[in-house]
Amino acid sequence: MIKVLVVDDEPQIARALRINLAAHGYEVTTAADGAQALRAAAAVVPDLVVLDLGLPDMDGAEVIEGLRGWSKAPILVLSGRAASAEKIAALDAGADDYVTKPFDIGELLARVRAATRRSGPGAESPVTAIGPVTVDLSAREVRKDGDEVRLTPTEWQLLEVLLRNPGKLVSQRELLHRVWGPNYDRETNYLRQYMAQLRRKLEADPARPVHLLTEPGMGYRFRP
Amino acid sequence: MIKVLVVDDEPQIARALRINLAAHGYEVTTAADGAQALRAAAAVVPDLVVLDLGLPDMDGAEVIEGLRGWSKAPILVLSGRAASAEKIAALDAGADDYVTKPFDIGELLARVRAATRRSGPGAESPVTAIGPVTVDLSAREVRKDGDEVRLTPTEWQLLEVLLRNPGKLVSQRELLHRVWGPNYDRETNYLRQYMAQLRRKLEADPARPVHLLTEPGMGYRFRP
DNA sequence: AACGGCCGTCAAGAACGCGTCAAAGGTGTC
DNA sequence: GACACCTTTGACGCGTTCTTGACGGCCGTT
Repeated sequence: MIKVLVVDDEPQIARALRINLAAHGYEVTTAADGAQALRAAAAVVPDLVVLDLGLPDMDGAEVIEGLRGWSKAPILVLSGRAASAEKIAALDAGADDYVTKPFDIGELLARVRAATRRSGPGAESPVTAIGPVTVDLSAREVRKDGDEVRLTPTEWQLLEVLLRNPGKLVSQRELLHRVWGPNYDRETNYLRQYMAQLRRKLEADPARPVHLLTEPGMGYRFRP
Repeated sequence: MIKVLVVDDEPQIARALRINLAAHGYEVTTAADGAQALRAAAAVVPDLVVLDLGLPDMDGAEVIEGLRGWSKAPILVLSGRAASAEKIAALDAGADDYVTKPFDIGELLARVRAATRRSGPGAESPVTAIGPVTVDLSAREVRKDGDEVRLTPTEWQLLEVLLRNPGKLVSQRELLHRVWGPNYDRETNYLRQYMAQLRRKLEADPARPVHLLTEPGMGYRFRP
C-alpha cells in the first residue's frame, strides 16, 4: 500500500484529502503543522507528501528542506498563492509539483498518480503457489521444482480462470465460455482434455489431483 | 548537457522555449508535429520532453504513449486547455506535469529543473547484459564481444520494450501497440521479422535463442 | 445385475503459428 | 539521379497445438 502524508492546517481540506486518497487505496497520515509533519514523516516514512504551504509554525521552504534532507519521496505542494515567484521558490527548494487552490480533486489525484508512478514501479508480481509449483500470472511463468514449465495458450487461459477464482467452483459452461467463446456449451471433452494436461504438468500425482479438482457434473475447482 | 525536446506547432512559442532553455544550458531540439516528435525522440534520446497538446497531426495522448513506449524521460505538457479532464487524461497517459498557457517562463524553467532533478541523479546506468552482449538503454549502445552493434530504430523500440520487462512475457498485441502503434494488432509477421533480426545481432546462436524467447501463440520474453 | 451418465485417457488428422528467405516500397544522403 | 538503408509484404516448410473421435472405468440409479 502506498503511504501518503498530508500536511495541512485547515481541517476541512485535510479531511477531504484524507477521504479521497483513502478511497483510492492510499494509506493516509495527516499533520497540521510543520513540526508535526517532520515528525510524522520520520515515523511513517511516506511514499509521497502533499504539503500545504502557509503553515502556522514554519515557512514552506523550511518544511521542504527538512524533508529533502533525508527523504526522496515526491512532494506535491498545495498553495493559495498563484504568484510565479512562490512556485519557483517551492520547486527549487525540492518540491516536485505545485498546485494552486482551489484545485480539482480529480486533477490532484492524477498528479499523485503521476508522481508515484515514477518512484513506484519496484513492485514484483504476485505468484500463486500450488504445492511444488509456482504460477506467476502477470509474467506468464510456471515453475515446478525450480525449472520452468511451458504451457500452451489454451492451457494458460483455462488455468487463469481457475486461479482467479480460488476455492470457488467454476461451472463447465463458464469455463468453456471464457476459454473457447460463447458458442461452446457442450464440448466438455475439451475440458477433460485440457484439465488432464494441466494436471500432468502441475500436479505432483496427476492421477490424484490435490489442487485441480473435478466436481462431477458441475465443473472444476482450484484449491490453493 | 541535458537534452530537451520541444514539441510545438506554433513557431513563436517553440522559438521562445528554445531560446530560454538554451540560455539556461540545455541542448534543445524542436519538432512541429507528433510524427516529427517521435522520430526526433528516437534520434536524440532526450532527457526531457516539453510537449504542446493540440498538434495538427496526432492526439496528445497518442504522442505521450508513443514516447512512453520506450522512454522514461519526463514529459512536461503545455496546453491552452485548463479543463481538469484534459489534465487528468494527459497525466494518466504518462505525462509528468501539466502547465496551462499562458505560462510564466520562469515557472516553466523551475518545473523543468524539478523534473530533471529527480531523473538526473538516478545515475544507475541501465546496462543489461545478454550473454556476450551488453545493452545500454540510455546511451543507445549495444556491444557484442567489445565492438559496437548497430540497431535500427524499430529494433531498438522492440528490444527496449522487452528489456524493460525482464522475465515477463510481453504479448504480441502489446509489442505491436508499443512499437508500431495502436492500429497494429495482427501483423505478427513484423514481430517474426524483427525478432529474427534481433536474435541475429544479439544471440550467440540465433537458431537457439537463450535470452529472446518465443512463447508460441502468446508473445515474446526476455530472459536475463 | 444391468444400464446410462460422466470422467480420464489415448490416438489420430487438421489447423495454426513460427522461423526463414526473398523481394518490393519508402526515405534520406551523397 | 543513383545509392544505401530500413521497413513492409508475400510465400513456404516444419513443428507444435488444437480439434475430434473412440474406448474403458467408476458411480449412482433402475
